[in-house]
Amino acid sequence: MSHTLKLYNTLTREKAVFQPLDPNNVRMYVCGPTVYDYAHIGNARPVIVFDVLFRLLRHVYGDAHVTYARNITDVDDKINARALRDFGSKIADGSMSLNEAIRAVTGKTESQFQADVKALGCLEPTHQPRATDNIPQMIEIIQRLLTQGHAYVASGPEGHEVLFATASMADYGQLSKRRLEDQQAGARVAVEAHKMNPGDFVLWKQSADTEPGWAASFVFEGKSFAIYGRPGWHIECSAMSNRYLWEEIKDRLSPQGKARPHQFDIHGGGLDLIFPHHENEIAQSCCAYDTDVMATVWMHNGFVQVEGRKMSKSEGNFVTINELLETEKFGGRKWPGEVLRLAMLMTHYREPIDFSVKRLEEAERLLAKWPVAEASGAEPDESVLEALSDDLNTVAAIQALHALAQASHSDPDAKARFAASADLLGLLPKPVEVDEAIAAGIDALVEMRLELLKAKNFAEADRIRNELAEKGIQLKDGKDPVTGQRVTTWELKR
RNA sequence: GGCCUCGUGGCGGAGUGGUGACGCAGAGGACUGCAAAUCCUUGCACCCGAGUUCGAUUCUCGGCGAGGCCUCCA
Repeated sequence: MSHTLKLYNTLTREKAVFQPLDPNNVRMYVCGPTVYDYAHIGNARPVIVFDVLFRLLRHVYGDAHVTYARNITDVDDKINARALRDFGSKIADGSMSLNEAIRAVTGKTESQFQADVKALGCLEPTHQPRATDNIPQMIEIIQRLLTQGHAYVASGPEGHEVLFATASMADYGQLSKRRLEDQQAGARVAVEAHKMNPGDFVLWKQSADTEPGWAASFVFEGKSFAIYGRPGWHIECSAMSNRYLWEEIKDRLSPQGKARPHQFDIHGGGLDLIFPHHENEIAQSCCAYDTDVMATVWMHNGFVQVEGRKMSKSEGNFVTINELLETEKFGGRKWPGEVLRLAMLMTHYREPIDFSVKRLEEAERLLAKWPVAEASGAEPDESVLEALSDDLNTVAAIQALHALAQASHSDPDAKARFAASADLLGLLPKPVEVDEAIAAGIDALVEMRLELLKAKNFAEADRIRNELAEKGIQLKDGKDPVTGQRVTTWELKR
């Protein structure tokens, strides 16, 4: 590989050279959506950012040597609430079971998510595991934690719970740099009597009849506990990252990779997940498997604001990906996926980003200046690779890309490198599909106009140009560099 | 209260201890019958104060401002 990839690591708060545990099996896990409602523009950021990283890793290490897992959280109390809200009457009259209602919510939301993300130009991760398909794996980790004295069974207000014992982990808080004592000083953690420590969190929780649940039995202090219940918020990521990035891949790993069991390279997500979500994942995984680290590098993207304010439902500025793509809610018009993607990458991933109409307009203007080209086997340009290799500096990469786009007006070689580079970023402008017959018709009109111009019949020539413009077809006159003849091309206005 | 970001020109936005990226928009020009596209040129900046330094936008401290986490949240 020609470039040294540097990544900022939240764990060390430093930028460092990325060294995969096994360069033939680079492994990345990113926290995906909870499928209870449309994904919003904030959800889109990590998806796009880590898609760029996925593409870069594939370029550097080879497509077959990168495994990317992004989970689908389909068990969550918000999902239950949504199922009851949308299908409560059907559940009440017996025409639908709770589980069916839940599946209706998660299935629909998940396919919407997949469609949205595809429109944003994101590749499919290698694995997109669902939490509900990994319940046995979660139960297994929880039992490990119980056996090793890192968890306990307690009786809470809603029945039995298995809780993680934060005090049992010497360096709990390493990612967020929080100390348990400080948390207690804040007194904002609800004191719950059944917890040994206020920071202890749920691994497994007993379910009522109106809640989804799975049969599980745990052994704690020599006694057996059968708890029909559901997993806590964090455990799925520990279970699924271990399954897809260690268990199912370990036989293929190099000796160096095998020497670091249960570990993987990169774990990503939004800034707000650092605490408690990622901190608790680390606690679960490291304690269950007796490792120092869960993932080598932890990466977190910054927040998205909308028109300068925090996005929230109460502010009324909550925008979903789908609304941007399909409705006129934001700025009075629809926005193509490429524009949203470029707008997102115009800011470095760790910086806060202010999503605004103005920003989208600028992204669209930029995109309109880029040539339509095929990625035809050329290598991405050094300037773009170099920028991305510096902690995913997409801003510099886009500017390098823009320079290539400008160079491509006169340099076919630059155009090929532009195409390969744009493809690497997932930003290759797609040729607009035009019906052949229509295209031939336009070509004929263009010819006719050129004849009229030769005859200096400008009024008639301009009439053709205006008519085409009204249909969204923009004519562009140029000069053949050799003959000096007028050459006219056309394109659909984007 | 604890922890953590950030503050650059009209806008977006990197970066750097020493004549001030870059893009968009603006202005001027070339080309054109006129436009568009393309090309060339160009103005405008580093929150405030103190300190370190020969020199700070860049380092340190303080202040002000914006935001995040600690509670479901990307």
